[in-house]
Amino acid sequence: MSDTVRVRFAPSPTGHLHIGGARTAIYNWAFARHHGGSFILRIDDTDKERSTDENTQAILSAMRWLGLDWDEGPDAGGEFGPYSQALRKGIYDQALNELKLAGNTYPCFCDSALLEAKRETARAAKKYSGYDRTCRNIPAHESEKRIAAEEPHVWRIKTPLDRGDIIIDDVIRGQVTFPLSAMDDFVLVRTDTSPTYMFATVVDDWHMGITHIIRGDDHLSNTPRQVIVFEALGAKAPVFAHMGLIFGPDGKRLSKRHGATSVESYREMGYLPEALLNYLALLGWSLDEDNVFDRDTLVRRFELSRVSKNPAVWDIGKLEWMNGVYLREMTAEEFISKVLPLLQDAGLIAGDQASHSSDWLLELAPLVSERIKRLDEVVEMVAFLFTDDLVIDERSFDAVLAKEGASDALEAVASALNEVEMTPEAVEEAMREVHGKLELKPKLVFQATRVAVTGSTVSPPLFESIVLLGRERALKRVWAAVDSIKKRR
RNA sequence: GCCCCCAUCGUCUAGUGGCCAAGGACUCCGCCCUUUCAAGGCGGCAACAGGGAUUCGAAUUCCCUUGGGGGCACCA
Repeated sequence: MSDTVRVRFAPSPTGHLHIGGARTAIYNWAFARHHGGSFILRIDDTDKERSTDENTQAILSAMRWLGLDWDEGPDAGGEFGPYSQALRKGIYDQALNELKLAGNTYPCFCDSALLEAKRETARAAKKYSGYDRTCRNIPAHESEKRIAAEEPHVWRIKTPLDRGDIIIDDVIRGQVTFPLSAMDDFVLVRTDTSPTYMFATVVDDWHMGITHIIRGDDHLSNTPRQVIVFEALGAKAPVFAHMGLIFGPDGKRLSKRHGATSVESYREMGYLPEALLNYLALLGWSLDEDNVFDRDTLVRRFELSRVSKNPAVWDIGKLEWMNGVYLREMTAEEFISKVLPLLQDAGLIAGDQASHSSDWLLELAPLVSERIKRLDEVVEMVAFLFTDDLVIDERSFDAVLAKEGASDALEAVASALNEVEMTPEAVEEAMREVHGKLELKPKLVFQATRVAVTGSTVSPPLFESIVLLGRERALKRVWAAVDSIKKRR
């Protein structure tokens, strides 16, 4: 391979980073890293109305959060900058001039209303609705005069009429042929002298030396137009690779009405960047052996030839599972560092700081990390450890504490806890003795204690929870439960 | 309407003419483990859209149909 790989991701800052865009970015990034090439980030902000700097910043931070890095970009710089289309006007003007000199473009004076009317007529007649090339036949001296007279005009591509069909060798799709007859002389530069997307991206990809364009299927139909522009500029078109889009469960393009679509919202929901990256990578690409792989493996093994053509349906259930896998793999330290801010936000950890030493938190970590799918579930799961007035869940009360013998069991547990050493093993031993002595079912003893201490039949492991809670608070809760059982009677 | 793409379990996919009475993962359902919930282990349900053609042989090649998607702008 003579050329070094150069790929780009060109998001439009009209919103946050979309899940689909993120996947495109990941594939481009992985491809670049795999081949030791460059990954370029370019901001496609030609839509001045809807583009904002806040969005640009949000996209950059979402990408960083996912662990993607780029070699050239608006913040990183690079020799082919600027990396924001809004700042590249001069380059587009220059490119248009070159096209004029080469005779590959011509001014068109047709106004929008007229074009719209023509389109409708053509469609009604079931004919091709592209531009009919009226202005292509205006002699040069005449159009020069009209331009000099400041008559509004756009610049259109002069599609070579003798070119033959446009064949694209798509890495993912194979050979795709577009009949030249379906190509019209589309607009390159608008009346206000701004470039259209079709023109700006091609000029940029050309100037930036992009070697491979990896993007969504939705651009496949635009590709022949872009090839025409590359050729008109005298440039070699890059290699194209079009992957299937991401759909919602109803088979329609994934959008807001299917639920959260931005990377940011998944971060907020408690998904880990590694999990999201892994899951996204799997949506259209796969490894024979594994579903779970790290960043390095993705880079090492990524190949365009293994990217699938068909669209993929967004499956939040699988993402959840994957997130759980990564959650369980974390060390206690990592886990706590992710979870601490959440506990603080929920107001759980501010008050009683002293008893919540980092050792204490580290012991807590493995107990909960194994039981959750999303980080934000932590709060509910550990809340019982932080409150001073525990509320016992009604259904749990009815299911366990209302049973015959519950109160006796709790009293015996209380006296056992009074003496025992505060380690999970010792607590367990003491409690097993309780059910032996009282001839109660172990399940009743354990569950009654669980409900008394944690407020629910569902909780982290019992003995560890008691130890984390501390003797004093545990006892208080057991007695409180005994009281409330008596009150119910 | 015109042009283009896609089509294997509910979902993500493996499969590139015989190794496939189609493999893995998620989900779902059993069982085991077990003081709860998880996790884990074991097992199960479940697919080549339909029709032609090529071939000794087709999930794999070709054609048609059907279904889905995308594009056809002075949006990106």
